[in-house]
Amino acid sequence: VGSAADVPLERSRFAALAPEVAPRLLNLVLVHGEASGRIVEVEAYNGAEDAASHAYRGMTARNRVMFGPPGHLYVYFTYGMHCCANVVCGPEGRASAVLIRALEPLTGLETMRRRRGPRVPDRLLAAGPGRLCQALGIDRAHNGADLLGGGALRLVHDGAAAPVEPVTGTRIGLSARAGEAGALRWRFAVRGSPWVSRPWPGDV
DNA sequence: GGGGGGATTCGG
DNA sequence: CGAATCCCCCCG
Repeated sequence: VGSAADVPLERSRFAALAPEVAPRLLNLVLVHGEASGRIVEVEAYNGAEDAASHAYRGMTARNRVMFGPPGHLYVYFTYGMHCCANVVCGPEGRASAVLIRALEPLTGLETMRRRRGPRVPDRLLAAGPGRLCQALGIDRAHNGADLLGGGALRLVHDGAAAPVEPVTGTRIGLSARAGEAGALRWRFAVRGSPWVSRPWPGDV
């Protein structure tokens, strides 16, 4: 094993469903080439059980990666300009996934600044699901990539444990169509992290 | 083939 | 607060 932030992860770590896996992804490190960041905020999307999930109404051309084996990346394009990245989890066929919502930049900050723009403050380099994809250079070409295969795009462990008591909240950006799923507290973050996508309501 | 809507972001 | 700007997906 090389550098500290280069320890591979077991695929079984992602075998459970998203609401259980999501908080355990906090403090892991997402790497793409020279750029990397620590995961500080995530949301769980639970497939057929979850009206807010892209997979709620079954498999489509867009969401098929979510139905595949865990440990792969589901990338989707939205609002005509942004990509968002999810870690597929759960058993094959269950379409459970965890949206990565914010990273604390760790390495390759110059690269991130070049991609994000010269006037973007560091705090906003990767604070948001679209921003972090832009900062790390993740796009639709990475849909389906295996994060545990030792490639340039990978998820690794650097010794930092997941927080024992993450802060929780309701998921961001859901429309009224999500119904009661909007009340689920399936947003998780590292308590007190200044790198989250938006301030925490009440810091609960 | 048409149209409504989007797990967002930035600027005015 | 609204525009940007595609693409996806369901329906006819």
